[in-house]
Amino acid sequence: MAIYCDVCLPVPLDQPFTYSLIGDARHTAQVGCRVLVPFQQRKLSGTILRIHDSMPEYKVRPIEKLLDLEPIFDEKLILLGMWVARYYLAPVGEVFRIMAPLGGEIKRNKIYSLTDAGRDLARQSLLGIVDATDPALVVMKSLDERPMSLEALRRRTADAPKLVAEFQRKGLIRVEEEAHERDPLRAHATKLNVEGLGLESAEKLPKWERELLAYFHLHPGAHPLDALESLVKNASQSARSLARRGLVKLTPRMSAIRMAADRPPHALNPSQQAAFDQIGKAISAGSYSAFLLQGVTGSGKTEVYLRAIEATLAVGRSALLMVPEIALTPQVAGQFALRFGDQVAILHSAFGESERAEYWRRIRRGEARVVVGTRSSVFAPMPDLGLIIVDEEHDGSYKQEETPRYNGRDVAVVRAQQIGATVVLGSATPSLETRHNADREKYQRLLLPDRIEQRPMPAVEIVDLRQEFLETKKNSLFSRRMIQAVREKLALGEQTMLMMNRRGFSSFVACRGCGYKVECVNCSVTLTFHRKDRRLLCHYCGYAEKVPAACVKCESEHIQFIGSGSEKIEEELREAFPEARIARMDRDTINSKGDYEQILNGFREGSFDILVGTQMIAKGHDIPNVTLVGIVNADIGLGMPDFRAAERTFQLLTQAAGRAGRGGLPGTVILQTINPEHYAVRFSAVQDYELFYAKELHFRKVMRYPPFASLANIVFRSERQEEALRMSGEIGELLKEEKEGVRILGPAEAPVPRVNKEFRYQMLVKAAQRQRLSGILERVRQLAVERNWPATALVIDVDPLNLL
DNA sequence: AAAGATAACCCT
DNA sequence: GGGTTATCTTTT
Repeated sequence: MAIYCDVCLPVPLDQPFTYSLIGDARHTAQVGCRVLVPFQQRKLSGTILRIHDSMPEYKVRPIEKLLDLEPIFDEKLILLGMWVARYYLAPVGEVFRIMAPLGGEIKRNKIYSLTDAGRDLARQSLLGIVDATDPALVVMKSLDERPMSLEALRRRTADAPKLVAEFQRKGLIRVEEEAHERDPLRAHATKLNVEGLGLESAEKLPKWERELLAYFHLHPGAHPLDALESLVKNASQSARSLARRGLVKLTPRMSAIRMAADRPPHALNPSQQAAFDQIGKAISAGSYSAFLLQGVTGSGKTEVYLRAIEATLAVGRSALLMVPEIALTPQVAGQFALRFGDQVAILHSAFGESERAEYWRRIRRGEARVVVGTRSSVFAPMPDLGLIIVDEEHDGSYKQEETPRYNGRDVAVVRAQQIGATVVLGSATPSLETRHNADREKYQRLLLPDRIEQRPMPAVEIVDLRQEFLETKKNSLFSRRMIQAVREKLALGEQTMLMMNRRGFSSFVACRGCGYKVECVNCSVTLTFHRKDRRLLCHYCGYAEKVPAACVKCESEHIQFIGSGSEKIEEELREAFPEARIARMDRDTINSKGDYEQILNGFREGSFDILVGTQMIAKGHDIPNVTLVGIVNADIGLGMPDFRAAERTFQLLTQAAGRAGRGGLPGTVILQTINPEHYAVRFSAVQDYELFYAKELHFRKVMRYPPFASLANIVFRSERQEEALRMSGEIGELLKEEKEGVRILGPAEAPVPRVNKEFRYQMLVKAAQRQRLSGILERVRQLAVERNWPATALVIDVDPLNLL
């Protein structure tokens, strides 16, 4: 008889917890179901990993509730979750929480009640009523009637929060968390659809309910509940009442996917066809196979994806398309909706929690056979997944920068292997790791060497800013060539994109007198001047302060603004071209998800002549009338103390350049730099990935960086510097004896030694073999647990992209 | 991670 | 002494 279940919980303790099963759950609980369990005074939802009857030697508490009648994860997904937990050293419970975005289905609140001592006191003070309006008395009296939430108490007396905290300290009041499943059908009218079921009722119904039924009789199908309110009185109430009787159906509403402008399926050109033939063959074979689809910008990778998805559906399996965070706009989703209709589900973090949960459930039921999503969609519970596509596989947004620090692209490959699916990694500028895997024949490489419809690659001109300075004696942001090119395009009515990969107006503020730079109070970085709100802003923690009138060190009034960012580019551009219509796109002009699309759409429709922005404008979109791309400063990023600096710069420049000339008109790219001889700049200018790859690969080999080593970054954080230093020293000592096949760099100060008041030291572990690395990291983590270091003090980042 | 228990510190 | 605050401990 199964009486116990081992549950993993979303806490930073990497161990299962055992609970006893009670009631029906004894018979119905299955591995992969979620349960609501008491955990100290909290209620948490966790996933059952094992059901057994061996009594543990510690006390067990019973589960509170079984949340799923059917497992939400099948065995394969559970194994995948365990793999992620092991590989990335993340607690299993945290992994499973990320895997199922169902948090929105549980609502929790705290309920306050009197302890025995509190009850005595309440009764006593009630006898000698002094002042019935005394807040303390109101609180005690209310809780004596029944336990309630803080919010309910606040409504009775405004002082409740303070008093409750005090009484809690004194042991008069206790808290307990109460959690219950949110009934999705009790959602707000704006989030529900109603549908008449065409049934008659034997009972007599209230007038409004009869009217509503009559309405459905005339207008069958699903209707938005809030819209009905204006047509039939009390529609919302009646609909809910009718739903209880089973006469109508309430369903959660999902945001309609806007259909994109129709994009007729192009006939494939020979290289597209050749690529598709290979992928199609693998799909029919129905076993694991992996491809790198390496196609230059504008080579029509999307069309190949669409065909591959169709082929997958044709053999009766489902398909997953992963795209970078920023690329998943309604427009992109619309393209797929148009092709595959309502078989498509979108998984996006920008959706509300309950909506995400609803999509997830639809996928689980097998109703969505095509899923488009970002990083976490790699865990989409599709019943018979046959194809996973990772578009722009080199994109950094596939790496999660919090625990579990997984890389969606790599998990995609593991998942495909596990379930016997085809995986396609697509990019114009593949990551070194992926490209190298193709060399090692782990992936089959498919090439799209030309743009579609024989459109030419953009012509790239390099402007050497040092030469420009010698000739003009002026240190201006735009070279003469850049100004001239923009002017030409304006005259022709064609569009320009200008990229400046740094936010703000000036990059820092310094004193001329003593050289002091204004730094953030929480972080060891200089503050950036933002003209719009005339403030100095920290790009790490968000701290802001006014521009000082005089230097805080030497009181000199000669304050200087040094360096420039996208905001300044915009301003100088407006001065140079007062007649031009200019839009700017960076983190400061984009507050919501919609802003991004709105600016882009405005630009696409021709409302602006020039779009200025940070790297955000370089990613993936297709705007046909853009014939000039200007890169104001190609060098930002090259100076970063990061072995991937060159790779990132090459990718960014190549992708940015690729925005030019995507319509019928040929494109031009002007690339301003002070490093014209740097290989990342040179090879992106000639748009030659393979040259760059060969050179960079050599560097990685010599330096023993990925893909020639497995890498992990260990960060030690603490508000006290000695503490962070001590921990890093201790681990450094522990790993000292490692030599053969392992290299340890550091411990040393992190590139930004202080962020958010925390000091950071880090250590880079390079191992020739993956297994060695895992072993080492396992020992590090064990030591941290033994020493009782706080959960946040140690960050282990496996396969890091950013060495923060 | 989060909350309770305990130790340390500070005031009139 | 009463109170706050930092630190340690526990979690099934």
